[in-house]
Amino acid sequence: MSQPVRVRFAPSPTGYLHVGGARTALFNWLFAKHTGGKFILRVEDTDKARNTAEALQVIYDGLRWLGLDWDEGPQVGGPHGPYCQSEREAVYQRYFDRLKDGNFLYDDGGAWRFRFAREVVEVDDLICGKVPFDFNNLEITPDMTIRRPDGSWIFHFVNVVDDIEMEITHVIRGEDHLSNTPKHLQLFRALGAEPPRYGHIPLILNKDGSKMSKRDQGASITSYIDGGYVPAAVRNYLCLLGWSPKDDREKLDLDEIVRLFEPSKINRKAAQFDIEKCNWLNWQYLVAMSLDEFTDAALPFIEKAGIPFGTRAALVPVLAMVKEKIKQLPETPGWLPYFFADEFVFEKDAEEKLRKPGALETLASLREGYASLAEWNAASLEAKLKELAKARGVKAGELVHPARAAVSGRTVGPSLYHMLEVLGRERVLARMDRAASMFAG
RNA sequence: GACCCUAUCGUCCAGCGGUUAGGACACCGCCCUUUCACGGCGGAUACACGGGUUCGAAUCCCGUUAGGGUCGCCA
Repeated sequence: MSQPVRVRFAPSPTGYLHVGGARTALFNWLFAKHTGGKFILRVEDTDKARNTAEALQVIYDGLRWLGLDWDEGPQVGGPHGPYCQSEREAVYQRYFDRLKDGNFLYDDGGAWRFRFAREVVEVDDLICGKVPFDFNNLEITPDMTIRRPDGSWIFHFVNVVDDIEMEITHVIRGEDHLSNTPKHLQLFRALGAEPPRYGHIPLILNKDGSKMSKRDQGASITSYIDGGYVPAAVRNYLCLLGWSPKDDREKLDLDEIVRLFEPSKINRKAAQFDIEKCNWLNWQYLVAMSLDEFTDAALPFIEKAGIPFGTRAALVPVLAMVKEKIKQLPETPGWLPYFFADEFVFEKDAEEKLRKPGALETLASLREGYASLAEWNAASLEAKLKELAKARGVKAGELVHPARAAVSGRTVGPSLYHMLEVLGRERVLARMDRAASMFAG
């Protein structure tokens, strides 16, 4: 194993990138980075009917979003191209002829089948260990078709040929391929090629243990992109599904993961996918962002919601207040409307706060106190409110609640004093006046 | 059905012959607090079952059960 590591991710363009596939790609990528090897992307698009350019784009977008750049493959080229199987007809024909000349193939109604050696083949797996497969029973393991009557190629054959041609040294793939591996080993031997080392990683299941399919929550990488997840967070979460640094750390820098990653340390049991924990990690990344980074990340959602924030300079101070409340980026615009529009609907709970006996009276006294405040900032606003509360012999909350309701139409929000500071005296007093007349009588 | 993989809190991850079985998410209390969050403190919950091996098993072996995978002219 002195030769440089060459690993590959070989997806079929089906129109979406499954988290399981993404994790497979990630583990391959990590292994390449860890060993200083190469990560190759190969598109297995032999099924012409199903493959479209859009479906392929989803894979490229998903991998790039996760930061999994490929050293060789479509769009970047490389010495072993082309990297789409649909363009490698001549290569397959050459290998096919070799098998045919070696008497490994026979015609079965127009399809070509590969004749298995009838013996025990042992897979020596990086993750699962040595696993023997018995080919002696023809019923259980019938010979394998490698070419259809229409001349198109079957997965097993092109997969092996390309692994040979692309000089792949390690194949890290889903456990669903474990049973295919002895068949592939037979093909390697028939072609006189040294097989790569294999490592089969367990599948990802739903939280309840059922098989994860296309429509299940969190199954598609596109859903994370659209949902405003932090790519590094999703990547981090995926790393933790079946692998760990063997201590209790969970939020890990990519460099650290690259340094520690070992395929042999991957768990052998299937992991169940927990979107809640993924969300928590994502939030950890959100918390760690600078205000500027957070603004960049949240902006698309704010714009999409049509919040008339004006300039970035006006937006940033508001986000500074609200950032700590936000667990998911798409929630962001929900915290903003009343900062940028005087017209807003009062929530039912907020109305109740203002209808409470004495609420308008305390609000009026606060309004008066604020109207004459020398300096308009969070500290002075707080001091004034507390002074008035004390004078009236009530808890601060008695003033805070109606004030918040009057100014924002809500019962929850960021720190009241900071909110009032950002809103400015003029708007605050006007909104208090408006609430006073709205809820009078 | 046959073959293969797997089995620690609800979930993820530690543990690799001797631990009060640890951490995280979620959950439940309490505290903090102007709301909601955050934070702090505390709690409940796990070695699937049955046999071995051993002075001693979550850890090793064998069964059973359960889950998953594969048995295509899909990939």
